[in-house]
Amino acid sequence: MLRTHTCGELRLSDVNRQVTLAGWVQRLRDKGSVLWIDMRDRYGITQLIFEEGKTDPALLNEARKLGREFVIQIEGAVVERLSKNEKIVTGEIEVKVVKLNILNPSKLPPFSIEDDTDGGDELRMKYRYLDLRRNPVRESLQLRHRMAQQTRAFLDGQNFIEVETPVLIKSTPEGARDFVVPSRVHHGEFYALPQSPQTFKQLLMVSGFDRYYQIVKCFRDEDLRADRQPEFTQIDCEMAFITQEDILNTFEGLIRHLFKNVKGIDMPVVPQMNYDDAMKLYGSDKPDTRFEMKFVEITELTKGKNFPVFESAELVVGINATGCSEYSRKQIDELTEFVKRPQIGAKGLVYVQYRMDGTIKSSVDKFYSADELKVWVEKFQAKPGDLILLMAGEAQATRKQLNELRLLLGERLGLRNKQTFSALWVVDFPLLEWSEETKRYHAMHHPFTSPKPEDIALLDSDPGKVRANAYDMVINGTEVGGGSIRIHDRATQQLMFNHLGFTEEEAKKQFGFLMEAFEFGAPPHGGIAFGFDRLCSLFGGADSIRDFIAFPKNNAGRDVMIDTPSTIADEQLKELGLVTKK
RNA sequence: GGACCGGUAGUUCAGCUGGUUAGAAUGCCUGCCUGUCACGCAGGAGGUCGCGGGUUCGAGUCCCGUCCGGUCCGCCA
Repeated sequence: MLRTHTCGELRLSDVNRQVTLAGWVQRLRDKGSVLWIDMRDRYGITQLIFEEGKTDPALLNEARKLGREFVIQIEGAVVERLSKNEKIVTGEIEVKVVKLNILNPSKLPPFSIEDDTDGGDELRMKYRYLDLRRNPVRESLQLRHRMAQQTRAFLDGQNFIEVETPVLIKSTPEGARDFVVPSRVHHGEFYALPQSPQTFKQLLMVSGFDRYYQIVKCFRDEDLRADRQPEFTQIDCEMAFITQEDILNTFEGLIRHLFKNVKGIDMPVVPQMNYDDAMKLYGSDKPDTRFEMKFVEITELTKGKNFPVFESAELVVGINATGCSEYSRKQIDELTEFVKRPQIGAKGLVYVQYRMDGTIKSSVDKFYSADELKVWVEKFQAKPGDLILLMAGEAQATRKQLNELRLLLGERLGLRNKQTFSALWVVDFPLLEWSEETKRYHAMHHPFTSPKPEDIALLDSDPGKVRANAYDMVINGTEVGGGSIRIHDRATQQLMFNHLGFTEEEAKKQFGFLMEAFEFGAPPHGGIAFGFDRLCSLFGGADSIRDFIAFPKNNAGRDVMIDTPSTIADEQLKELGLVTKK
């Protein structure tokens, strides 16, 4: 071993001990007669001391030549410090060095390796191996490690078995775009990387594995976001012989276990809300329930008063920004600008100020009397000091827009604390979703999701109204997991494919193996998958998942460190049959 | 596919309505300093203002294009 102790280990009780340490030079403080060096490793920082008159002059001279991030090994004695540093755990001692060995010198790093680095994102990503030396990033990965360990401990305790499923699989047309891998042996044929192990875990249920999980990489060739990477990790789970309530209970258990054992938080029982209510009350299928500010609809109250915007609106809906009645004209204009941005696309914003003195002022005073406005305000259960913000238009779009405003106000009012956690099950999702682009229904979750039996009759008459046995877990407005009770019989699965516009032949070609498996005694089953990166970033209180991934891609799907994607040699292209000529 | 923001010293940034020699902080180098710990003090080096074109007497600054980075919309069963 190149060391007897780590840099985070030595205490006052170790004084007089002869030690050998190894690590990186964090910083030199040369006081002339005394030279201190902070030596760092993953476990902490230990201060080294070299003194004029006490340290061998040649050694002192050598120590003075060290630079930041040099890798060194030292031998010396642990001594008590004359002036102690309470800020670090090793702050009561230092090591009086008698031998210094430079294991490897270092170029000057392009940014400072400190908690609060001066490096920008691009530079940090290019030199990610240096970035990972920094405490915050290292701690994020350590958090991820604990999350994975606790997940395995919990699921193992519940009799789940971790099974690996293949990474080279078959491309399918539904859903996200696949990453595709050309076959060298079979020119013109391709593997696809899995968007999820969905069909494999269902087949494992047919095999009788009963309770499966896997912490697994998934791949989607879609555009990225701060919380979306082309390769990401899921906690993928499936159970047989269960009801939806069993699944919700089991995985609520997992989430509560993680909060308890990773964060020390006792998470209360997770409430359930159906999709329709979530949309009506929050305008979102992933509401942030850390704060109220629920939607109130006042469409009927606004009719017949010749205010054209409300008169023509399918829905007039608003929120009560409590305590905001004294917002200035400028502040309200700013909110209006926010909802009018092209990304949100609202036409405007109506405000009703219920002032501290009990008077009511609004942007629609011309159309509605004080008494009428009073009725609105009461419907919102507003008190003097509150501000009602109203939006109007086509129902679905308006709810979506108001959701954005609600989240912004929640942020502004400090109601979205990152260390507060509020979880919610959203249940009873629609089975199908109409796509204007393709002019057909698509599976909202995926085509293996079972419809609610009582809604199957609607499949022909009103497909959009069919509810699915599908559920999402939402924490603080982030969808952290989702799943469903699956179809487990061939006839229903075929029916689904029919409704999704597959011909019988196509369905057989794409998913024939699954439908055939359903004919060999497939048990009723269902499951869920959690976005592991998101869950980690949520636990870590970060907006981006990138620091919870050791080597992430940038927002264009590029790894700027290894510089990929990149071209490959003509020779390789030829071998893969990707060059038709030349 | 689209919208917005950014690219100036090793790094993070400032640089107004175009106008002499492009600044600050930090890092780096040199010297000084007997208890530092974001040590301190003095001095010094360090720039093709992303790239290409245009407007102008004159462009870091204005215009067009392009590349790179970031955020979002679409997309993400």
